Amino acid sequence: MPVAEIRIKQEKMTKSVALEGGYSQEARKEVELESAKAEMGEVREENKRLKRMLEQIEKDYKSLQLRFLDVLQKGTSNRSSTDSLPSHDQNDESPESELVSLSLGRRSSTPTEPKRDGRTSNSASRNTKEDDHHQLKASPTLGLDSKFQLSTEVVSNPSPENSAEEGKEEDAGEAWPPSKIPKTTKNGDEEVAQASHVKRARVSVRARCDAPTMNDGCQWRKYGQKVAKGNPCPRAYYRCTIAPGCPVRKQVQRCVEDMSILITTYEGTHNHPLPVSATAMASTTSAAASMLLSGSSTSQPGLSSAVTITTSANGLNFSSYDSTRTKQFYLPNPSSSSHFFPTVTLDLTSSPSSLSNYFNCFSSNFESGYPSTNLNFSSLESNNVMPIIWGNGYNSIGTLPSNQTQTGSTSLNLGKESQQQASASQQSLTETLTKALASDPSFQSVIAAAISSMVGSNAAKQGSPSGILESFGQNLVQMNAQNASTQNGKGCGSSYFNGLSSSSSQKGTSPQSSLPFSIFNSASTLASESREQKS
DNA sequence: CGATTTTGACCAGCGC
DNA sequence: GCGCTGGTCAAAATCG
Repeated sequence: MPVAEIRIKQEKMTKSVALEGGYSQEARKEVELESAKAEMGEVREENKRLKRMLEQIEKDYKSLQLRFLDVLQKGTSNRSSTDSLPSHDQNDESPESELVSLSLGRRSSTPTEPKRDGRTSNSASRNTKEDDHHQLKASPTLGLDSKFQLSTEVVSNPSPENSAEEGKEEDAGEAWPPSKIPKTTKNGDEEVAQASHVKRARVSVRARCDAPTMNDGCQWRKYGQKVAKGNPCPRAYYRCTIAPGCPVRKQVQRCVEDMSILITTYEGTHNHPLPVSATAMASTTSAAASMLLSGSSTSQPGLSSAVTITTSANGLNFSSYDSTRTKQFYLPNPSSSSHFFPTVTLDLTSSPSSLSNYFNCFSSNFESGYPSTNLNFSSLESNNVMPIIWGNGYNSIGTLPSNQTQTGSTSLNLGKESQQQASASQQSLTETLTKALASDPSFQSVIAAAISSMVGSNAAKQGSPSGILESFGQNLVQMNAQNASTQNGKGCGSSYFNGLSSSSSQKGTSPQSSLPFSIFNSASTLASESREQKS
């Protein structure tokens, strides 16, 4: 074969290869185009589905709201009968739950602290004096107190000791350790003793934090440290020093499974005005506790009713899940003495982007016989947008009828049928949201805005909150983490809450006023953002 | 010098 | 009754 022929053949071959390559590129583009069109179609369908879902949720919500109002009206007339319904919960707490579940950590009715009364040391005299002076005259005005006072006003309170002896309660609040509860019985007040065994909410906040403690705006003084069993990290004990007689205490401990996570457990009620920066945490914890307590009263033992609030870049997500999906986590108070205290966990640790960790960050203390409500404020750490914190949106929690058996979700305390519907729809919503979040984070803001605006608008229409979602909606606020500055240069997690202070200081005139945070602002913002994203 | 932290001792509850 | 554990006290040390 001549060389020229060979070269010609080679040129032809290269040309054909080039042509084939060109064809393949075009074909690839077409395929991509088609796939993109298909994806767009899917997305459109997804959007339609989401719209339909939102409409459905809205309808459900309205119907549930109506139903709740109906139940509420019935409940007010038949409160005694509804309270005595043995439909749920532990037997030993049903009568008193009304009393105690309305206060976060406040000693419901233990008038004194026998230990300190019994002690003749200077500490005893010091404490009693301080308590008498400060706590009797102090009128809880902020944070935890404000809300629970409202709650206690709403709910019938058969025990005069709880309502009338507020000062004593404050005094008793000094003695939050359960180990001292039985001492109360020595005083002969069995009712008090019973009430002291009733569930008393603790609010545990989990947050990634390198500093030794979270800065929540309050002033704390460390009064002890102990190495708890099961966790090599020592547990530190702090008490509030803003007011000398403030009974609020907190325990700080690192998570045994992740040392970067700081578990702060709050218990007690401030009996003094709080700094604005501290009202955020107080409101958050109280709201969480309210949700826990309201939810626990409608939960069956052994079933974890959990509400997850997840925030990320722009979004707020509600979801619920049952205990089968939760994973046991180390709790800061695993001792037997804490069996009487439901704990609500606010989880600020996990990232929604990593769903593998998503459900691992919840705790359940059902071994103690109490449900654990978990609030996930997880946010991407790189995000500047703050998690959402709600204020005192739980004023009406105590008014919720407690005669429902609820197994799946604490988010709506309504009738059985409605609950089932709500649970089903919410479960599907949860799954959809989860999928959407996992697949496309941009959905977060869209869904969150839609839900938030929906909840907020409904809450605006109705004067009275009718459920957790609405309660959330009333007081959710979005904050910017960058506005938050850590106080004292130490402590972390404060950014979560200090940011709120800026918001509150802008709007709030009085620290006592119910925190002026509203979802409406955030929701509208989110909605507008979502609209922009959609466009 | 006052406030705060550290740290060992103490107390009470619980289980065996 | 004893040991274990969680929670608190209070004197000493440290800090600002």
